[in-house]
Amino acid sequence: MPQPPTATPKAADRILTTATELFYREGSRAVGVDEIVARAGATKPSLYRAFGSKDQLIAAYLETRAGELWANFDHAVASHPGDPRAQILAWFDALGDRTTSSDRRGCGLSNAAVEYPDPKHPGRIVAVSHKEQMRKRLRELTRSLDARKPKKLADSLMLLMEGAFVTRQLFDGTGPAGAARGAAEALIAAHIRREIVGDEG
Amino acid sequence: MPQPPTATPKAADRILTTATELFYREGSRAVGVDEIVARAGATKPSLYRAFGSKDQLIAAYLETRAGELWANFDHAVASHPGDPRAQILAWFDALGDRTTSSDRRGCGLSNAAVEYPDPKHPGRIVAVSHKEQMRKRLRELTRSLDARKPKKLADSLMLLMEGAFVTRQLFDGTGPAGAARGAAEALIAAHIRREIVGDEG
DNA sequence: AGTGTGTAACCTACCGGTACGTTATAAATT
DNA sequence: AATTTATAACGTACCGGTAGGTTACACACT
Repeated sequence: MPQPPTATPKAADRILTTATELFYREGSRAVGVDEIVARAGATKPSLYRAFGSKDQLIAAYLETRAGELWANFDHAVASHPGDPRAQILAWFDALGDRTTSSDRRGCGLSNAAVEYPDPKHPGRIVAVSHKEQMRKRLRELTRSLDARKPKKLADSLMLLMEGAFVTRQLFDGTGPAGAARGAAEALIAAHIRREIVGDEG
Repeated sequence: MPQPPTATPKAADRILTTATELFYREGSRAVGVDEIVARAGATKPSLYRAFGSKDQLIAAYLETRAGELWANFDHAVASHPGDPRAQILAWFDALGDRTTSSDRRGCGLSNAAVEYPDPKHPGRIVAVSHKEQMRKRLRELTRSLDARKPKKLADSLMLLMEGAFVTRQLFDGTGPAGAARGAAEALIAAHIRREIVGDEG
């Protein structure tokens, strides 16, 4: 959306930026709206005029995080055109890079799904839809890899990915997340060698 | 269980039972102490006399869930003595069985770690310690498997496990969690074949 | 003029936590 | 045997604080 020329850092933007950081670091359930507006240098009416409710603010926060996620994903894919194996591994490398920075708390989308079991919660809806998208895109990659069982491989990769996200919050730095890339490589190799067990779903 | 003659289901027990169910289903942050005692047919003073604080009640809840977890794990191990590969796969089978029942919301311990980033939180401390234990026990299994890189394999299996836990909450039933067992099998095969890439940590 | 924003007060509901009184039981005392 | 006392378990009623959310109004800017 092209904005009209006058562009001051608006209150709504400041609120969303602040909320995005706080929600991610502490969990959206742990952060109150008062704290958000205080740190954003804004006020509650501004928050409710712009976002309607805390739940919708959470949804907006998750959309911005999803945007960053897809930016990284697309970058990994774009950096190895025509080479799906390298694309997948580049994606796992990108995930691994984040492991090092200790202030990371896994995936905001997954965390939100844990925090809000209710299927009707706006935040959960955003989180789930993007995770479904991720599953689809991984399948595209494994299909163009000519994997014998692309769906199964894609799902396996997704497990590694989500597992890395969670273990990053359980173990600090030297946790199992470091094994994700190597495991992805091994699974890809196994699926290309055509020696996999189990059914294709 | 032979109880001492006078055996009334005590308030503390009812509270813990109720809390365990509610905390798991809705997340411990979403459930208030009032709701717990109301559903348990008890009162708040009973809760605070027995557990001291809500946070400690959460810790107690997580201990009971950890107990169930280890019971399942030990059962999987005990059912295939001397066969670490079968033990691991039996464990993944046990995890898969839970996938079917739709009221499951992954691992209560992992969920708690997501809900409480603060390292000092009693619940988080319980969760993290049991996850470290799990990592150790998986390493024992992969070592007795004679895997070339037992630590890396154990970590990879842990990623699959945690990934299955999380995706179970994101996708209903037909999600990626179903791929966990097959992926574990493939990774084990790869690590026994001695063709793995990457360093041993 | 009109849009966006801040001020300041307010609301209801619920949060975790507690002071205090009650009941039941059984040992101790008379 | 009757009464007292100690103790454990429990409930009633309430605390201060804060949660998300709302209102009415004043001040800016273009």
